Amino acid sequence: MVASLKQIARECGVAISTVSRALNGHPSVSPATREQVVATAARLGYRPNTAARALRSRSSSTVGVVLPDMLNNFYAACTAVLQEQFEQRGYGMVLAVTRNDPSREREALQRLSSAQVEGLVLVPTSRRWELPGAQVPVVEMNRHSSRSGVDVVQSEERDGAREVVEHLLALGHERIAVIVGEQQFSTTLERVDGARQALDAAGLPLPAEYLLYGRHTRAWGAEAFRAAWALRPRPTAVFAASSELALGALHAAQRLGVSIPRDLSLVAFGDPDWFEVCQPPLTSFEQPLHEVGMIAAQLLLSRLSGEQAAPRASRVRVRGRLLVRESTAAPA
Amino acid sequence: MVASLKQIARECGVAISTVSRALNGHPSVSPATREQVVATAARLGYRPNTAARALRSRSSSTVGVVLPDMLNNFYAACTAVLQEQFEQRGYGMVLAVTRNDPSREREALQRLSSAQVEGLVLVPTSRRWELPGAQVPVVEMNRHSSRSGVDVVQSEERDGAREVVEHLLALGHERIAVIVGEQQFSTTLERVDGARQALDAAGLPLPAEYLLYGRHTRAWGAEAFRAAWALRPRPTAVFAASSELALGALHAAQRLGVSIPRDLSLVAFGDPDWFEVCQPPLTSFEQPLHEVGMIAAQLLLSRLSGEQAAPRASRVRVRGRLLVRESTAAPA
DNA sequence: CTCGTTCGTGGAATCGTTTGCTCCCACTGA
DNA sequence: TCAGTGGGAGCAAACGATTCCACGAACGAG
Repeated sequence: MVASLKQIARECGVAISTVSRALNGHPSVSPATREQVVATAARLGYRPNTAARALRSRSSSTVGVVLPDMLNNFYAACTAVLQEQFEQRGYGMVLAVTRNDPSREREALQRLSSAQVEGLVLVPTSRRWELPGAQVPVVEMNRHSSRSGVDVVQSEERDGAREVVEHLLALGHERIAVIVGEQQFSTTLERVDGARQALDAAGLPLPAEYLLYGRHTRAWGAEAFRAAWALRPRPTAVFAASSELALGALHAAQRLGVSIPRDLSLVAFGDPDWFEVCQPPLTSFEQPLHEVGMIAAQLLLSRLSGEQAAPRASRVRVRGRLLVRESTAAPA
Repeated sequence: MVASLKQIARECGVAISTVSRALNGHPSVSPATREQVVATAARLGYRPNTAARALRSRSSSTVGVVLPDMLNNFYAACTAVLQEQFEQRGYGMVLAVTRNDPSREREALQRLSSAQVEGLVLVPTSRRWELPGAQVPVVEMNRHSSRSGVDVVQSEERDGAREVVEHLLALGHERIAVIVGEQQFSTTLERVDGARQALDAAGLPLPAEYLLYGRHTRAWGAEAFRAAWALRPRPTAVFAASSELALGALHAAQRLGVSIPRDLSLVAFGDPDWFEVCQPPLTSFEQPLHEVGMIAAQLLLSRLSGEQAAPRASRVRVRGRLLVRESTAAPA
């Protein structure tokens, strides 16, 4: 049995309301009473019942985080930052996983709405999601939907992709295959767009068969790499638009006996720890995941505390940086 | 404003209790009333208030998961499995991160107790943790404490480590350095113990200077590798007791220009995706993380549903397997 | 001495749901 | 016609915490 205010009150011979005030540091409680109450609470191992508190005060001190996948390095890292920030400010965090499935996303949003979350960090899967129930602040992270009135934080996808392709162009590559995930995600769109901008500026085309849409998985990375390798004329470089895709591509390359960067250059978007130690160390575009998580948390927290006078939704883009390692070189 | 039972009741001209019963599928509601109530609820976008429900029914439908670190591959993977299993059975999951810090662990357990979790999956950091408040079932995952009466699920640490070292012995290694994390964790103990068993059986010693205790981080992996490399006589093989440690070790090896496995063999405990594509592909002991997560979830769920007639705590150990790749070879 | 103020405290309503109990009414069988 | 039965619905009491209001005592000022 977990202790309640009532039991402390009985034990101390005071009213429940007095106990509540004593424990919450309300000023109008005599020092003697407060001390006694606090001591008794400690002795009984009192822990406030969050359900009751949430019900009465109409505030759950909880925020929701909705993302596609916990295993993905990018999301795991962001989530860790979010968790820490929210905890520090006294908010609990409840997690929901969508697996990029709109119906799962809908269910998740309903669950969170039931849980009375006071705010939400969302990596949207549908372009038009709906949060049933009360209006709470939402921050879209990494991807954005067509929803208006929500804050958006993401890395500079377009510029990043452009920078990656410019790097390849500077090395002398002219036939560059691009492996990307789901076509409908804003990140995919923007990365492809950035790549195209760079190619356009160099007067080069991006033929449809060099643009390999699929899913954001290791398996697709491998399959697409094999497809790219089979293309004629063969591309001299491959741009894998996420670390998952790069992992698959690298694996396929090793299986096929493709020597990187001699036979073909490979560059990735995203930069998990292990890129530095793989074979060969991968040139990649490091996304500012720590910053993205941090800013998402700060944005949501400032909306929650109501400080944010700004009624306008903000859209923050954070720059990443290109890390040139050994998987890119001039074409043979 | 989010709709409540009261509003639906008003709208339909029935009592709150009737609405509640209609929506919960209670039999004694006429089909006509039920239909009307359900329709109104849908129209108003009704979502039950979980706080109120938890308060009244004294059951939160929530379980807690306490782990050291979300970024660690092993825990992330287990958590993903847990999340899926719990969600499937209608339980919410609240996450707490301890960073292997006992005081953080204490706070986390208090938070979860406040949140009225009905059960707990815990990767213990202290040998004697305490869950304040009500008695709820707890499953210890991966590590175990000295707590009695809790279920424990873990991989066969000892046998795994023994198998790893036996592999090295079979290749002809006699001087094997072991890089491990925090000395007080049961996993560390058991892995070291397994390694020692294998060495004992071969009549070989494990000198103290070959046993490098530290922390479970990439940084320590690197530092310990450098220390191992500097030992005289030099070890011919290094066993890194986690993937984090292996990452650091590998990185240090590459920096030092140590060629693996020519100059030295490296083998790791744990098997993240990328071990297969790194330089060189790492021989490792694959922990059954999927099974561990699954069994932890099942164990807790069966305790929660009360089916488990067994009052005795169970202790499940799951075997992993050695994956021989290219980072181990006979000593020069 | 009395009136107004302040301080500490208790009482009670409230949040949204669930659930035991009661009540009404229609229907059945004698 | 009437007692018995049972389905359908309402009333009200919880759950634990917060908070507004009121009340009594103490006290200083006029």
